[in-house]
Amino acid sequence: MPELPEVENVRRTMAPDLLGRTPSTVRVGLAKLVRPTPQALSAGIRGQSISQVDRHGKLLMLRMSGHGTWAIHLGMTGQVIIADRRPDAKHIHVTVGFDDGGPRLYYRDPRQFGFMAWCPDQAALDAGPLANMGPDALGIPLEVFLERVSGKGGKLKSVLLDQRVLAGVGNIYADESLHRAGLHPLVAPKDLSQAQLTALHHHLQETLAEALAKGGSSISNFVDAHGRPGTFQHAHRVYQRGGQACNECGCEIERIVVAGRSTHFCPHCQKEHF
DNA sequence: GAATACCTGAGC
DNA sequence: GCTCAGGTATTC
Repeated sequence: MPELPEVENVRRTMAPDLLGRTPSTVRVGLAKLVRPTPQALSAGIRGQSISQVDRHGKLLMLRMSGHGTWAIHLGMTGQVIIADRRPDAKHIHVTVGFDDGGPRLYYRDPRQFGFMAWCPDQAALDAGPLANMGPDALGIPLEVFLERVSGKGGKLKSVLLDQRVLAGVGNIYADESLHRAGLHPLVAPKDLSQAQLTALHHHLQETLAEALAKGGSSISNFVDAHGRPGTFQHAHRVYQRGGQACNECGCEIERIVVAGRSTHFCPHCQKEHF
């Protein structure tokens, strides 16, 4: 799943079901997904309650009442499901039960690119899952955005995908916000005016907010913590629409590869500097 | 930067 | 059977 709007939807749907509850059992079926070890996570979270459920970029952070943070990254296909019964599905790698006997947390991840981490303190979080992560993309102030993006060489799309620059944007929302802003994915930020970068900031915020409101994009297997898919995929203007007509101008949407990721854009609407 | 690697599944 | 897929880390 997982770009910022999807992860934020998981956060919002899981938080009410988890706050104040105390993990009592941790079962790990695939040890490599748990850092540093399943034993460390189990010992870390059992016996203290979840006091806060936060998100930074695509990373979920469950703060424990005593100390420490239980971090969850969904990778490409990770799902957190809160349910009374084990979902009837393959690839459930972690199950956490609670001392009240209520709904359990199930972590499912077919491609195994996600992970869980036990971070005993903020330093472990900063040096581990949060290492090198820039400010969260949602609500990033314009000045901060401009400061971090303007003047950079390289390709604009690669910069948007770089979690060190800002955290949370992935392939879908990079393509969608570039189209809305009328900017070509291959242009270098240093060749853009302040007005163009300001427009990009605006459209990125708007795209993230709309996606969030529609429950995220369910392209392959994304569902929230209650198993519900999002609907923003129906509002995609370019993502995975290569060969189809642009809704704005009717031109054929192109698909190219940038930073190893498939990239979709309208050659007419997004031709700044090209 | 680009290529590759980590995995499984869907779609053609 | 092949290609592609929301992510990230590591290589040259």
